[in-house]
Amino acid sequence: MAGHQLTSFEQVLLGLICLSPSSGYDLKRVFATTPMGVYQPSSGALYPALRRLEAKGLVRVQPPDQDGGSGRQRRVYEPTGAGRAAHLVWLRTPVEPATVSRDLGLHLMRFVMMEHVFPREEVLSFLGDLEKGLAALTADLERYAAIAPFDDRHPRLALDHGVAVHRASLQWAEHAIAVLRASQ
Amino acid sequence: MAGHQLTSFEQVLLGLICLSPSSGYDLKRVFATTPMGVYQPSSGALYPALRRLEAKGLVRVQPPDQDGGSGRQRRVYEPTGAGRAAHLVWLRTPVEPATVSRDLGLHLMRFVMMEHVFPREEVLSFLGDLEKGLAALTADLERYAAIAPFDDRHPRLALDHGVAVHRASLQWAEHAIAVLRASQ
DNA sequence: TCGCTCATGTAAATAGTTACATGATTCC
DNA sequence: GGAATCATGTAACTATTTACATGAGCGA
Repeated sequence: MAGHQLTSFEQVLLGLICLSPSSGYDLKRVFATTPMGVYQPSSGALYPALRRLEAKGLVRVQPPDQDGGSGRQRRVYEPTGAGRAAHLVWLRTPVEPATVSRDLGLHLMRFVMMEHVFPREEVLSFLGDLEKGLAALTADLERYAAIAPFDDRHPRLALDHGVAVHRASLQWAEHAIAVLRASQ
Repeated sequence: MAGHQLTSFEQVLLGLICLSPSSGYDLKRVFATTPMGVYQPSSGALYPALRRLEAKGLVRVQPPDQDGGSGRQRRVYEPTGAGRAAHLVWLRTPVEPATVSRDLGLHLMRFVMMEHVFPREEVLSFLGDLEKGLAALTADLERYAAIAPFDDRHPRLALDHGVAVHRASLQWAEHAIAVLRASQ
């Protein structure tokens, strides 16, 4: 019934629906209006993805509001039990050090969705893994910068960019850990 | 003959081939071994993409080394005139402020490939546009952070991450401009 | 000869973009 | 009544991932 595993996009949609029941249009607006909206899903990506989640039994359409409803055809999705379970499994997916750079945006989304779901302990453990991954990545880049020949200037500057950005992420992770630890 | 426009991946491959003639395997190793290798193209993506570039007349296979060659079947691609021209057009593509975050990696690659191709003036102009885009983006995020309600802590922290990372990129752009301006 | 790296490819399944289609509601 | 927004979708095309296939050269 669960079929194959979900794509990242499907996982994010499922997560947003777990945060609060939403229609396709609602989700579109989330991507359009929040700073998450680096990615702007097209209708042709969004609606079929919701149908796939529905076909897999992870979300269902809320019964239409027959109580004097205006009859507007909105399909508001809510998670099923299986959907919430799949979402929790996704939230608990270990942070892969090797792909921490590629998946950073996804990890940030998971972090947001963890609030009020996991105890502080577990969130701190997640952030700790993220921090370790970012520290390893930063160290790798710096090691590469030390040994690489670099006859030219632009490649060196591009590498500097990578180091600077990942160091900023790393410092953020340290900061976030400190903030959460200090919370009552 | 040029058909439709190239994908980013195709543009990057073309750019690497313009930097130095390469076989598919060479390009694979570039992605695998340099810190650019956040993205690891599969054979099923790489070889068809090279064939598409060839079919569009942008690259051609170097004549095999018949001079006592070991007969190893390597297809080493080099750019055609049309290929070099298309690459230059891509390098000169304006920086879109609206998508500067999404395309940052691509812009960095363009920056690397500009060396020894454009005069310093033009590179500085490119970096200036990039800096403007990053400054606008950072300002947008900070403005959003100021007005957003934020009942919860994780979304605020995630936004902090975005601000920190983009500010690091912005500072890098300023630094790169200073370095290039100071060069002989 | 066995296994590894080099080297290029194909086929099936999947999913995304672009562009178009459709119809209801709301505001003027 | 007409335009903009709300709201969902489809069809064609394109590209990617995954997994498999193939074969040459080389070192133990």
